[in-house]
Amino acid sequence: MATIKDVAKLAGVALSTASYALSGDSKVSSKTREKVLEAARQLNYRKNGFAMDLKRSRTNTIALILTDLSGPYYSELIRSVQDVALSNGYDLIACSSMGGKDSTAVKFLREKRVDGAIVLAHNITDDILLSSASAAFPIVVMDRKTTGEGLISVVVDGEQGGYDATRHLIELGHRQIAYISGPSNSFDNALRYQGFLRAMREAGLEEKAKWRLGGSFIREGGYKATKMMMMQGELPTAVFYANDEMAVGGIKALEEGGVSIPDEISVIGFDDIQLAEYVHPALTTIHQPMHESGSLAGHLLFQMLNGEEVNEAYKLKVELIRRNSVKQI
Amino acid sequence: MATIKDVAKLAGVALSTASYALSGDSKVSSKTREKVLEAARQLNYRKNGFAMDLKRSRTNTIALILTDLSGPYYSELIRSVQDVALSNGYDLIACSSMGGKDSTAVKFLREKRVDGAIVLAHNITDDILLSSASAAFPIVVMDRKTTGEGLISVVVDGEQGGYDATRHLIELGHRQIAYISGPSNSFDNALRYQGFLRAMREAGLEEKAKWRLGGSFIREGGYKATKMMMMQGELPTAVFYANDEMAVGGIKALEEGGVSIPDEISVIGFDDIQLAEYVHPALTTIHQPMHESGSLAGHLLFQMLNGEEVNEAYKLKVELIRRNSVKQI
DNA sequence: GTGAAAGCGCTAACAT
DNA sequence: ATGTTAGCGCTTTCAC
Repeated sequence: MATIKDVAKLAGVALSTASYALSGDSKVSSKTREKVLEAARQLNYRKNGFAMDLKRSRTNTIALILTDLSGPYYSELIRSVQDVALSNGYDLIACSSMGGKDSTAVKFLREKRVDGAIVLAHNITDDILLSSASAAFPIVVMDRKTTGEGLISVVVDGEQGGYDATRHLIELGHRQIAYISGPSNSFDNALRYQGFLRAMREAGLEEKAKWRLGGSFIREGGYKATKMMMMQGELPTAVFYANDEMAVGGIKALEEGGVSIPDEISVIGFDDIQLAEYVHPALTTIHQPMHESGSLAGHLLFQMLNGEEVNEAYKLKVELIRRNSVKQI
Repeated sequence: MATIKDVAKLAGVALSTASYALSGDSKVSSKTREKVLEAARQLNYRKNGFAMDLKRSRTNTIALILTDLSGPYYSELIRSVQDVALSNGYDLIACSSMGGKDSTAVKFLREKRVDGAIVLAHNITDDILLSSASAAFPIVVMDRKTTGEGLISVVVDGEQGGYDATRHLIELGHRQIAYISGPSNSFDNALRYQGFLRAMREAGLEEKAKWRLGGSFIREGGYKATKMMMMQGELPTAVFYANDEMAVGGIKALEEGGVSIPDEISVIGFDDIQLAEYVHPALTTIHQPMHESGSLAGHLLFQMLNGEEVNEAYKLKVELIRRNSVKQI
């Protein structure tokens, strides 16, 4: 691999001149520049990114950290983060936190391989976040409200969403409502569940233990939990899935069991993923403002990168989206 | 930010000793090691990743290059690449080729910020691929059959897929078949179209110009193309969407226009994305072996990274998936 | 077992 | 306008 040294030698100029020419500095004469560029071309010279980053001690890159690169993607969120990065002239890479402490994500965070990060990965501990973030290395976390030096949070009001979803069912006459839960260590799930409980309590309703089942936030989990619920004999009149992925799995289980939605049972989800609109029946759910939150997170990160002062926590509102999976009783 | 120098000083040892201790080299005495580790802890020392990469001149990271980080995701493919990377002890990052020559993807490729890459992005030119790849920097390209030094391809047999899809329609009695096309510069689209034409020709059928519309491989494009097709008055009995995303858009347009699928019109897609199973009616389509191709691409990349000899081009078979959007005429 | 020193490829301050 | 040079933070050879 040819280095800038080789280019300089071939062009017959000093190392620094070659560097200036290559980066388009105006103080180098156009004749010299041409010579250097030509030499670079001949040698198929490619600058070494690390050497530059090391010297500059910044990368011009931010990272988006996700639990799993293979989705389910909050594609709207990713898109808005991408747009913000692009418009700030920064590069964006995505990396996964699979593997926890040994994951790519943690490596990039700890070894400062980027200038800052947006984190949407519950398996990155607060500990790592707190010890990695600093004024010089800002982090925006989107799935919890942890804050600290260089660490701020942008979250969506999950408690209110859980409340709204449940309230919607109750207003339509439902009294027997199941809650299919996400992982017990999930902050998001906890909030949604709290909202669910608040609405239930307020309506003088009681949660039934047999109707609270775990689905781990994945489609297969929703499917299995629903199957299990159906095996128990008595069915609730409505079920609140703590996210849409599980609701999609649940719909499939219900369909297989010959339980018609929404005639025999109402189903509500949470997230408003793309698929929600396409399943049958179209899923009533709580919309998370993905675009807004991604965009906000991105902007905040750049403000921090620019040394501007920002608040330490932001909370965005959710919205009930009525489709066809919920019916008046 | 504390450097290894600071750690060494605080621990009262030489730079090199600190380095050895930190990387767990066995030749350093456990007493010294403890001293160094303790100093590192006190200073909240984090190694600088670039300095290490620069010195080592390898990153232990591979990149997956996608057109758009925000999907539509070939999530199965990503997952299998991720698995292979993980099992080889490598890190994986994803980056987007949006922005073409100025994209993050090109920067990572040219500046060798990773050890190798898997590319699934038609807007990365052959030129860039060829000039970036080398024995020391292997690339596997998955959306065309370009090959060269350090550059091999893993593709799916799109021509055969186009043929199979069309043949399926013809066998069920269809004679009037529309083709909703992807971007004209897409290699994938070209292959599928060739397969379509081969089946048509073989059956003595003629393609009608008015029934070949562009949809750019996106949902919205499929929707618009279908609307346009419907405005033309006469409808074909079947339509072949060059990918599932467009088919999903098309189904929506058809539904809105009150055209029933598959009774009045049959619809077939290509890709077998996750959504295909969930739209209504469930989409008959051509399955791409995402898992296999991702896994193969990953394994090949690591073989190249290990200096092993590999073939330069691999072609995988597709499979027709019959669901409910196609009907005998 | 530990330390001194070279150097990875680059940028930028400084000198000419 | 061009050249000289000092590092960026790390790994690793070589001497002790």
